Amino acid sequence: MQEKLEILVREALAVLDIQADEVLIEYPADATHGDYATNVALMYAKAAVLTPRELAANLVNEMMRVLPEEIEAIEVAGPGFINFRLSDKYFSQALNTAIEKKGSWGHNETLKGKKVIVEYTDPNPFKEFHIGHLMSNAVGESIARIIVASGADTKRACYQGDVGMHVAKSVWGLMQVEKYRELNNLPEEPFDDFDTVVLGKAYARGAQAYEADSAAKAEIIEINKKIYKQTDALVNKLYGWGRKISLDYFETIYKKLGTTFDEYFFESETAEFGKKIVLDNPAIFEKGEGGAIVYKGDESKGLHTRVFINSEGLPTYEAKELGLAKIKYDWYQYDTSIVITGNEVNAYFRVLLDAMSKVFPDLAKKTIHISHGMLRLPTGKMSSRTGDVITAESLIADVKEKAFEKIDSEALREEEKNIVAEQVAIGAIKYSILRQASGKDIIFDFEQSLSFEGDSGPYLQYTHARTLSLLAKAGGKSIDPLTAHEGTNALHKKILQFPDVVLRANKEREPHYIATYLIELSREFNGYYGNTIVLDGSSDEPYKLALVKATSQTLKNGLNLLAIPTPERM
RNA sequence: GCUCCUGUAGUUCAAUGGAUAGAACUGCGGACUUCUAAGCCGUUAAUGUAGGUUCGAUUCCUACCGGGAGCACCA
Repeated sequence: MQEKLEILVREALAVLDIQADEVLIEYPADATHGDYATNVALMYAKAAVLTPRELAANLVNEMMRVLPEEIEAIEVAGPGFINFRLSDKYFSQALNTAIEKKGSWGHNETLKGKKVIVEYTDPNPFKEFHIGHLMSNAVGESIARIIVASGADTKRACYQGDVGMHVAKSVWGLMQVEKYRELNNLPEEPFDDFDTVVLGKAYARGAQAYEADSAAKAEIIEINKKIYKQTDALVNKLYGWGRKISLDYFETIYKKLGTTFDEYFFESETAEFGKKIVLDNPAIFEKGEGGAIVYKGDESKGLHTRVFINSEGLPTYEAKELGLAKIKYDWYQYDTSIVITGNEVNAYFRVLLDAMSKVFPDLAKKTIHISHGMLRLPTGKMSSRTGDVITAESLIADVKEKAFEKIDSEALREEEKNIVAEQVAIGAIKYSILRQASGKDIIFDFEQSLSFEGDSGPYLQYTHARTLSLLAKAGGKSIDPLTAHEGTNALHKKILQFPDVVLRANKEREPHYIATYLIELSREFNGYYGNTIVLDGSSDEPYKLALVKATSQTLKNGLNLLAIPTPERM
């Protein structure tokens, strides 16, 4: 509807011979100001040499000539806003459409025919999957789903650092662990909990030794080279074991989070290739101190100099990332490549994109970097089995336990409870991440951020479950938005805003618009629910059920876009 | 020191340059013994400071103050 109104307004402006680049159609904050409003008369009054109200009146006159039947009234208000009021008939039919579209309600085709690759999560094998990765995953998965809902062919990618100093530290650590002997006779089993703990400890041990013990440091540097060259049998064996344990473990987390990657990229593949790209472009990359090869960023543009190949001759993350861009493109000829990372890497990514614009100008243009904020912990007492890092797994487990206690023991069977508790936990965690604009840090307070009430994921899940319960109770009763009813209420109108919200979330690549909208919708629904008896056998019962049905579908589709599970009962 | 991000109720977050800055948590006060109380209704409370641009600024610009991140071989 927004688009249709925009066209109408643009045509009226054109008739009056007014140049207008931007035409904004918005929802007025106040319902008495109509269903849609535009401020064009205020924006272009000066150009038209009229007062805003005069211009608005002229525009209204123009639009009245060609008024679509959905629009019931147009009026000039306040300083010169033009308010549109839509007919009840339009609202009824739109609600009907919403229900008919089912799972595709709210989707659009703005990216139809486009190929988009989204890279996110990016945990490092041999290290913890911590809450930072959880954040990247939540944001990335939601953005990917919004892009899919906008019609693009989408690939999900995960890029993992399976080589580098952190890996060398882990391998060194493994050599010290008692497990070492058994590793000469490695089991075929993928992994068990014990193995992941061993791996976590190995890294911590290696990292500490690297700082404190110069002999160990030298050994670790040697191991790092051996990992790249794959020349040492023991290193290869420990490396292979640890890598597999990690990757299998990550899969169990992706499953909980609702992510299925289409492809995995590894630093072990991008390293040599990236290095070659740098060496092949001596005009772009120059020699720096100590034999390193660097890219000199233009400081007047706020860019700094970064090392691409270090003095040991090994490629750094920057060079690898350059290789990755090309490898990704060879795998999937994308129109857009989105990379999601934490915001601490923003400055470096700007330099990287600048370098890429010289090496692969076409790829650089297609690459978009989106950063999310950091998850900050209050000096809290969250349980973590592994030390000061909070793992995703332990956080989910803690929240799940809390959710478990809230479940009504009689409503669900035992095995169902376990599933629902986990869904609620995932919902609470994801919502706390997606409710705010990405890029900003989140103060992660276990008690407050992970509330199950009010502005929370479980509130949305609860409302959805409630609609299903009501619909189940209605049995086979008629559901019909076109049944005669009194006016068009706020809930009805709120439901119909959903497609516009998805459009905006896609345009700005901001899932939080959807989160905010779903809360508004739920509040509207729960308010309605509190004041209305739906199943009263009255003549407008089919209409009321249609409102419930449409709310239910909108919540489900919206939660899907956030990758938050929708339990049927809770 | 330089660069970037950021500052909104007591707290955690919203708000496309627009009309009366919106929620939630907390506090206080209610309703309901009919569809899920993780719910509903009411109530107190906010744009860091000083300028500027604009018909109009939480939003854009400048300065200052506070918070965070980054600044050569980690990612």
